[in-house]
Amino acid sequence: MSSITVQKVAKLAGVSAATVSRCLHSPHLVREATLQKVRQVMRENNYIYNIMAADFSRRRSSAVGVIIPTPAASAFAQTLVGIQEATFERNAPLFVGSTHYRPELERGLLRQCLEHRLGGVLMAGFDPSNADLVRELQANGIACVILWEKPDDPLLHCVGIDNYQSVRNALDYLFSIGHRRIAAVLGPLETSNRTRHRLQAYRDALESRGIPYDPELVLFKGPFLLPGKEAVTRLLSLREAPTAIFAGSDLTAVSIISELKGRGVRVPEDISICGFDDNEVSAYLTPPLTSVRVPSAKMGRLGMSFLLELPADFDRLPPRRLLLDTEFVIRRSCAPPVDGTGAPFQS
Amino acid sequence: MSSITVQKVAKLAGVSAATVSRCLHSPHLVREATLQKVRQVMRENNYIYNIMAADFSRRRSSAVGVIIPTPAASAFAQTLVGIQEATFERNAPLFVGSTHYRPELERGLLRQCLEHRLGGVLMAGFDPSNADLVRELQANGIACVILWEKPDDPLLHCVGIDNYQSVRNALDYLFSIGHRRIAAVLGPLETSNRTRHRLQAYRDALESRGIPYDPELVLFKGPFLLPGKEAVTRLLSLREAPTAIFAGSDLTAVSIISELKGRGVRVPEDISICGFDDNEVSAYLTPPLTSVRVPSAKMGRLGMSFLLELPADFDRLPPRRLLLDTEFVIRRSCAPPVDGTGAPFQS
DNA sequence: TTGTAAGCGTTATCAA
DNA sequence: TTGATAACGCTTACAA
Repeated sequence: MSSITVQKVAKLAGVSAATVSRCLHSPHLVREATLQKVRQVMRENNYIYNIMAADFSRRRSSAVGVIIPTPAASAFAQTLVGIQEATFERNAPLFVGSTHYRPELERGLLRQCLEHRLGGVLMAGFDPSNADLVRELQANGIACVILWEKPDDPLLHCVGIDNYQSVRNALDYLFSIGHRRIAAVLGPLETSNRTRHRLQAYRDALESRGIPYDPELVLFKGPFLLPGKEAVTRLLSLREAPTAIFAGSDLTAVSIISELKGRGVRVPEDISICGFDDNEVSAYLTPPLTSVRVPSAKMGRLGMSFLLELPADFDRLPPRRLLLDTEFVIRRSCAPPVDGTGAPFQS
Repeated sequence: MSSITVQKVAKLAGVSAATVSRCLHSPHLVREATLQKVRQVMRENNYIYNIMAADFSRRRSSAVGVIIPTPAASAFAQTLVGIQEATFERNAPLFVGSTHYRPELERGLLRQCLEHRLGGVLMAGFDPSNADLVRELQANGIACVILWEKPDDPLLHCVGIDNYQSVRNALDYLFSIGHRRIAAVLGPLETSNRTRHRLQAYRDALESRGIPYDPELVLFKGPFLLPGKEAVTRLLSLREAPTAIFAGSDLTAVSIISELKGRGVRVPEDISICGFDDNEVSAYLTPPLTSVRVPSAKMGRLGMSFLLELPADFDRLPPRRLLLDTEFVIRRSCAPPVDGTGAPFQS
């Protein structure tokens, strides 16, 4: 299978390897006749460019890495779509890895990016315990752009959303229509800055209204299960059930609503639900879901643009840090509580 | 930034480069003391393995490629999850590209896989016009496994589903509860074998019942829009509206239902809807959606296993071709038509 | 506009 | 159990 190489093409075309390389990358530097000749030889011999060799020679991969929690969450899938859009013209190959919210997997992925000498890495969040590796990537000339949040480290590039403010907005709304006892079903706490910021927003929102924080009202789910059943069971068995539930994702909200309905609890008449992400089907649910719309694709698109525009000495420039707006979308899954005092019913 | 190489580690540890390489890949061939020494030097100097160089030297990339229409479709996202599961232990880096149902993009992606000398490629379907390139990949030692369908070419490996039979099942069900005038809203026809097979199933199902094929009842959508509005407009303006609609995906079904509801048409009382894919939220919709459950993740998992197990001379072996079962899931979006004769109402 | 030649950092073969 | 050495196929100064 000994494939045809630049050397062989050169020989067959009666030119040097350098010229063949130029035909590939800077054809304008080559005399037209030479160009034609070389291209013809390539065609006739079915020459296949060897990216591995080229990348190796340049000491830097032409590929870019993307690290997301999981493609199964449609919000991250959208980010992936945005990334692909940005990468479209100069179609850089894309390495995609998923952490499944496990810091050690994320670490392995980062390590791979390093060993591959990738052109850059996009991360939809990252575990603080891996900050050292991220720094090492940057130190080795591999730029990282953090998506979906604004990392504490001010030296990191990012295109994020304000998770804190987004949740404050949602809670302000729930407060404004009369709720006082609000539960939250959030993502994994330990491995996600996003969840930490969201939790803080929840606590501050309560505090700003003089409502004491009740840990029984806050549930953290693992990454993969639709936790409706368990969440609802726990929340309804409380001495005083919540009148509203803030869910960390629309999928979570859906499973909570389903479980609630199964128990004869009406949404939003008995309990209000608010989601997060604004999944594409959320407007079509019954009731249509009130949610926080996140510019998932846009984050990906902009993050990749950042990466592609970054100069070689990006390390010496101030990092680009962008925070995109979210939009609170009011639909019909939230309503005032039956009375101002608490649970509409006893379970 | 001149990084530390195997050569330098060798020098520092007082051994040869070959020995250092052995420490990396076959430590059992190295004397314990040597091993320790080398590892220590690596640690102390923060050695970073250079995958590019290694792959280049081996003349084959350690990475694997995945080509899907789009990660935005949750069914393909699930396939991606399955692939990552299979790839977990030997965590081969994953190149992910999306065709967005455009043959020329698919072609570009395939070309990239070739130029990268990837270890193998998984494709969630492929456009027949690119069959030549797929063959060229195989000829160059890059195995391809087709997912989501059984390609006509009997030499291609695959882990698919029987799109034809799946649709026959769905239509048989609709017939069995009394429908005779059934519309179909399918994916892009030209670029997808899947859609072709599904259309054939639709036509054969009608024919087997002696029902003439009415092209007005069959709509093909572009890849990206939720086509509910247009589809419903066209179907309801027919002289005789359908009593049931088969949708090529649950997302399509959702948008059709939404549009129908907006016009005061009840589902399933006035019109029945059947989806395809069994999206994770479909059971939670109102009404819960009857759909064809597809083993999306399993296809990915098995396909990747195939790829990883394939011997170097896979070309000389008979291809592995597997067809996975789909499951018809009956929920509540389909009901008998109001009468046996046709439209329940005039629009 | 073209050619020469020196890398790039690993792996693999063969011999010791 | 280890070492020498020759690839691997491209890019890139630099020179012509």
